[in-house]
Amino acid sequence: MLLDLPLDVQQVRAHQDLVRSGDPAQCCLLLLDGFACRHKQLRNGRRQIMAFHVAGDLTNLTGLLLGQVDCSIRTLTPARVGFIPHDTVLGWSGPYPNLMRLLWLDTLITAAVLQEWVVNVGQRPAYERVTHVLCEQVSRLHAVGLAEGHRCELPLTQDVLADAVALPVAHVSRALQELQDAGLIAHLDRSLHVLDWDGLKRAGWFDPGYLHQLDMAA
Amino acid sequence: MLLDLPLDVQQVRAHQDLVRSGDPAQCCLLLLDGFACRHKQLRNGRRQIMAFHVAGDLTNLTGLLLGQVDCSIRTLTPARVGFIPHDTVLGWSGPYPNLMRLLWLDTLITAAVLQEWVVNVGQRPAYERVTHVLCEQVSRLHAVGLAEGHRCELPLTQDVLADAVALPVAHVSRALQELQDAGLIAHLDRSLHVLDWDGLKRAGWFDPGYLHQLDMAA
DNA sequence: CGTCGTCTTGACCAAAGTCAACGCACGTGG
DNA sequence: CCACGTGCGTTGACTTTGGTCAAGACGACG
Repeated sequence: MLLDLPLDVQQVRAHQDLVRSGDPAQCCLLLLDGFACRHKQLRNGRRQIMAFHVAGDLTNLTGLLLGQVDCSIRTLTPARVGFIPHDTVLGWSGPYPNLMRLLWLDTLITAAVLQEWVVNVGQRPAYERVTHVLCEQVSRLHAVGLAEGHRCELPLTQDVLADAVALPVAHVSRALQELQDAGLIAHLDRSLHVLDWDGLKRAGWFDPGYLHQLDMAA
Repeated sequence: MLLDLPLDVQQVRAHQDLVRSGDPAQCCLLLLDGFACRHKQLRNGRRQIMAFHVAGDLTNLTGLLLGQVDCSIRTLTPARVGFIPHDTVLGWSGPYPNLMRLLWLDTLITAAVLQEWVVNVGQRPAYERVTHVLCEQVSRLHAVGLAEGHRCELPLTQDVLADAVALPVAHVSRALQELQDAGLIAHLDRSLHVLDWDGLKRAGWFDPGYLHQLDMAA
C-alpha cells in the first residue's frame, strides 16, 4: 500500500543530511534505496551514530508526534528517498487504524535496538563491540531480504563504523582485521561475506532477540 | 483518570526485580511511589542501566505490543507499584483514542532519552558523563514536581550511578567529589542539593531539549 | 600522473578499569 | 551501652585499554 502512494521521491547524493537535528519536523522519510544513518553531532566535534537505515526503512518517524527532528539523518551512499508529509501519515489513522499500531510498534523496536546500543557502547570491549554491530546489520539485512546467503552489501567505511561503536578508527581497523584472521568474515569492495555466522555471533555475544524480527531464521 | 482505576497495588521492598528481561509481558507497571531503574544484566556479570523511573512513570509499556519484557525493572527504594493488565490498557483505545497517542508519545520520548544515553556513554568523558545524568534526573524530577527549588530526593548509590554511566564506582566517586569541590552540588543523606544549576548544566553539556518536557522551566 | 578517500600500522600517552584497604554511619543483638 | 556486621563511600597504586597522532600504502578516479 505504501508503495502505491504518489510519493515525492528524490534522488540524493551520498553524505548528505536529509534532515538535521533540531529542525522542525514536517515529513517522514521512506528510504527506497541505499543506506543512511541516524546520528547526532556534538559541539566538541565528536559524533555518535544511533542507527543504520536500509532500503524500506521509514525514518524520522519520531518527528511525527514530537514536532521536531531529534537526530540528523545522513545518506551513506547515493539514495532514493520518499518524502511523506505528516498530514498524510496522520490521515491514515482513520482508514487504517492498524497501521498506526504498526508505526507504534516500529518505534518500540527502534527503542529496543537503542537499548542494545547503550549496552554495546557501555559494556562491551572493542572487539566484541564492532562484532556486535556487524551481527546486527547482517541480521537485519537478512530479515528484509537484502542478503544473499552469506553475502550482503554493507557499504560502511571504518570511519562510520567507528562513530557507531564509539571507538577510534584505528581500533575498528584492528578489530576487523582480527575478525578476518579468525576466519569469521571477509569483505571485498563494499560487501561483507560472513564465513562463520555462528562463530561471529558468539564473538559478539549476539542474541537477535532484541530485534523482534518476525523471521527468526537468524 | 488513571488514578481512579481499581488498581492492583503492591508494596515492594528495595532491590527487587518487578519484571525480568525475557519474561512474557502481561502487565504495565505504574510506579506510584519510590524509585526504580530499567536495566539489562549481561552474562559476563556486567550490568547496564537504561533509565531511572520515578513516581508517576508508567513502565514496562514496551511489553504491551512486543509481547515480552525487554528490560528488567528493579526497585531502588521501597516502592508502591500498580499492576495494570495489558487487556485493560488496550481496552482504553476505544473510549480514549487520544490516550493511545499519548502512550505512543511516551515511547517516543523514552527513545529520545535513550539516544542521549548512547551519546553520553559513547562520547563523553567521565566527569561530564555523571554530570549529565544528574542534570537529567534533576530536570525530570523538577518537571513532575518532585523537586523543591534546588533540592530533590535522589536516592542513587554510587554503584547504581556507575552502572548507569558505564564507569567504575571509583571514578563516579571522584567525579562526584569534583562536583562538590567545584561548588556545583552538595548532597546529604539521600537527597541532592543543586548549588549552581547553570554551572552544572554547563559542566555536563546538558541541553534539556531532548526530554521534550512541556514545562521548559529547566 | 597526481589527488583524494580509505585503510593500515606503529609509537606513544592519557584515561578508564581493577583491586584492595580503610573509614564511616547505621543497624542489630547480646 | 558496647561489639559487631553490613552497606556505602573514599583513596591510593597499579594495569590495561582505549585514544591520539602521524606516516605510509593502496586503490579509484579524474
